[in-house]
Amino acid sequence: MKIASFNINGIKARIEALPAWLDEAEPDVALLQEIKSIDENFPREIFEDRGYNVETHGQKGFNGVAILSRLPLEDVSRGLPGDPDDEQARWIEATVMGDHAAVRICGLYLPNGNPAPGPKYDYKLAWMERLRARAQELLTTEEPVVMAGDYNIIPQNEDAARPEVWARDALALPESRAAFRRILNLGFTEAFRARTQGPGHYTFWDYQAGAWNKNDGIRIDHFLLSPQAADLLTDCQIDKEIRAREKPSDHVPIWITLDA
DNA sequence: ATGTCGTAACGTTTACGA
Repeated sequence: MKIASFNINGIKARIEALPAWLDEAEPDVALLQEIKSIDENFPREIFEDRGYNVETHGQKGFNGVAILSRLPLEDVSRGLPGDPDDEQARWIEATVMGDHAAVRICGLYLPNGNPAPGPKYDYKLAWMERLRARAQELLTTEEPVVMAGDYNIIPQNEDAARPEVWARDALALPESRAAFRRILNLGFTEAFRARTQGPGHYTFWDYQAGAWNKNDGIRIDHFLLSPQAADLLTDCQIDKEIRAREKPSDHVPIWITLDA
């Protein structure tokens, strides 16, 4: 089972690049972030015509997540539990039946949190505490769980080309990294680091200042796997070359394969 | 280089978020 995550930075703007990538990469499941669209305006037919089931959790203008899946989706749930007043569309989960395992798949768009300190940073840390609580709940099922998306977290200095630039940024502050580790320490495996070590691996390059041409990137899109999912992991790769295409997102896809 | 991009709206330009 191939599962991809891709922050597309606007479905309208990616109306050509996204289907083109999908046709080449052929993921069984694609988790999308920043669709920046209400559910009614999401162009689901483009994906349904390619054999994908489409589940969206959108809002006007900003944020928004979606799941595309060639396999049937069951028990779809929208919104991260823990704050009924939170109106930002950043979380969706569903169960996918593989050939020999059911996988609970969660797509997330974690708050950016800048400027820090401030109310946006407080919201980020509170959201991460809710994520930790949900992750702990999911572990009790003792079934394969995948939580993937744009975490807006640079886990370590080796995950940035210029870590000094990010030292006081919400993506890299010690409190942000500690909140991310707190989730990992529940027993989750970060799929990319389970298979590839060392610096120079990024999933985001800013549009500004020629960041892509200078390879001035950061690694902020992650797959976290429960122990039962980690047992099934067979590959994890970043589709870096996508960033060099016409009208790219500022993020590139990352994907895993599971023997599920 | 205050350097870019995407979205919304009292829209043809500005504000905001990233």
